[in-house]
Amino acid sequence: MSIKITFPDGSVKEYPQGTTLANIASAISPSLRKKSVAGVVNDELVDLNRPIESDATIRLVTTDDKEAWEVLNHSTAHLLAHAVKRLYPHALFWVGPVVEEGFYYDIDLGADSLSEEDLVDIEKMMNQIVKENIIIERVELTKEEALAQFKGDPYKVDLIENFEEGTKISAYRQGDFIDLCRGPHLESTGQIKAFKLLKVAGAYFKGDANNKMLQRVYGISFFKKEDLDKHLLMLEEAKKRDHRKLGKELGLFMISEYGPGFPFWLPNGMILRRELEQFWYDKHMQEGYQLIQTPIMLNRQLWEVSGHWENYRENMYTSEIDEMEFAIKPMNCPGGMLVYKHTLHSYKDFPLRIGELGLVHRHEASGALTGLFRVRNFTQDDAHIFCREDQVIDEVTNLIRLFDYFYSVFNLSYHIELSTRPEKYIGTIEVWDKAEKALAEACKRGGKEFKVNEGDGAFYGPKLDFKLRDSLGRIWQCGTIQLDMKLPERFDLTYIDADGERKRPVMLHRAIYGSIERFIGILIEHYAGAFPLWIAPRQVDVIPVNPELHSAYAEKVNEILMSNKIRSHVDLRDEKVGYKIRESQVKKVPYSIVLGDKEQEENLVTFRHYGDTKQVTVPLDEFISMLKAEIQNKGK
RNA sequence: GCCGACUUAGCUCAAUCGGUAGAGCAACUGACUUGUAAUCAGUAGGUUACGGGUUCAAUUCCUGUAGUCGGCACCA
Repeated sequence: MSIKITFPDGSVKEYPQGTTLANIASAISPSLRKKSVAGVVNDELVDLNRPIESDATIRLVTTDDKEAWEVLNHSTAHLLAHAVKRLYPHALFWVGPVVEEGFYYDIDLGADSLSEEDLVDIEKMMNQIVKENIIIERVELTKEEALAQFKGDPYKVDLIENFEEGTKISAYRQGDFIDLCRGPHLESTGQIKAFKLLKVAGAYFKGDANNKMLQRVYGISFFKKEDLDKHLLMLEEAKKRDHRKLGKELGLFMISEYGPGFPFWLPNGMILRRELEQFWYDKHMQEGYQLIQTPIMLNRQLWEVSGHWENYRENMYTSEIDEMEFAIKPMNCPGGMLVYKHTLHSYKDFPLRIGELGLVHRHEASGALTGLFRVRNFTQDDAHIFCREDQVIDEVTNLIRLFDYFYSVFNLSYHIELSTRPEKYIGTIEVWDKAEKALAEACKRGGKEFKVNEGDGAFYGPKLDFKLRDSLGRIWQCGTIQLDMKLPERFDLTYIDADGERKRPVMLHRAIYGSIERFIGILIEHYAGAFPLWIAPRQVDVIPVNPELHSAYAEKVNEILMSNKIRSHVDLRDEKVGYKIRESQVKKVPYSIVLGDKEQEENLVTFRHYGDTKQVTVPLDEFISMLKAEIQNKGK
């Protein structure tokens, strides 16, 4: 019997029934066979040695493919488990999936725990198993057989019990180690060549904090040693961009032991902040926003009305004033509600856009705090928009354009997630569906792709989240657009419609930077501390060649620059030019200018741009207009 | 909050087996008078995160607390 195999290019060839991808690859060429790791048979990713019993469309997966990398990492996860089992015979294993950054395995070691040092021994054992070049074979079991095979292992039994009766359960065996797995896998442990265990951490069983904590070992694997080295080097490079490191080196911010999670802004960081705020104010004025500032602290009763006292209490700081309980605001909206209610509103004023750079405080878990990314007080670039229901799509479309504008100024790439109705929600399903559709429609109109994040909406409404990455690849939410179906009701907000009736407005919460702190953290890493001119804390370093001869001219140039609102500093210290240039470069100042006899005589400056060794001499006036233009167009 | 690691001068890091802390940079002083990534010399700088314990002796071992880092959970 022969079967017809269709290849990706559409060609069809006959092979004996029961052939394997390995055979097919060999028949084409030995080098293809060597590069092949797995294959896709009728859209299913399978092992190379899985027999093909009937006509099929196939594609070979080679080491160049993303899927092959995943297979490799999956097999490396098994290798890790195998090694751990040898070193810790009592170890029990939960799951070991492939993730973006490699793989991990969750392990129960009973009373034992792993430290980074232990990873070295585990790696050694893994290399030993690689050397033994053990064949990896697929085993198919019925549910009963699987239960018998893994009897005594509560974790595997837990997994097996979740399979439907009658399904084929696969496991993979390498020597004396066997693990449940969908596969596919490499053909033998010897094919794993370049891997590294990266970190060990605790992780709750099934991701639930009420459960036992397992030990999670992270690692990554590549087909080539050089790819692994490249990856490790990249991780090292990424650490140099870490905003916590750069924040210290560049004098941007600090966090004291006396206030964990409460950042202090240092003079240089303050300049970043003020530039971002000014930019934000200017743009929002243009966009027809009105600005307010609401109090940091308000009476408990307000938080009861808003529902925060009930739903957000454990994250709120409280205090007492004149025997009354007050809470420090964790969000700006309730204050905004009071402002709305302060006057009567007409549909003619809609959409009513009210913005606030509001400082909020939240009691975040101690273990969650991370530099500027996760803090206990931060400034949200908040705005609340009140409108009629029929204005929502237009307004959200408008917001998406505005968000895109802000991010594009910084060349930041982002992705959007639409978070939909969670299990705990208020309102009716119809209204939710309508609201979710409105947000999706606005994305479509704005020409933006989005990912649906099922069930992750706030209890009061669905939202669009704008997510950015830090230098280590971690994803942080910055911008957000949230439809609120609760607060207008709780605060009994109304407006007078065209028919003279009082009606309930729809409210949107939105923040573009999200938190100024987090956004600056992202910017520091994005630019690796070398900020574009318009936000650079110091824009120009003025360096006289000989302090005795050129100080007067240097000071004059510095003053002229400063009077042109350019952040300039003159370095009159008794040091060589090279020393001062180095320092200027280390501090990532955009322009270093050197002034000597020639410049002094003809009113010139010789500048070099950060990261560039080229020297350019121009008249002072020209230099100033060049800088002003660069500041004006924000480096675009 | 949970698991693990870490905390030494302003910064980056040393200190053998438990024997009482050292370097570079920065700072300060002086000399040098400088043309594009570190001039030379000197001075000062420490309750080794904080508390308790073991010991003749603790940066080192044990322990409690705080903070930081990596994850998890949380958050968004």
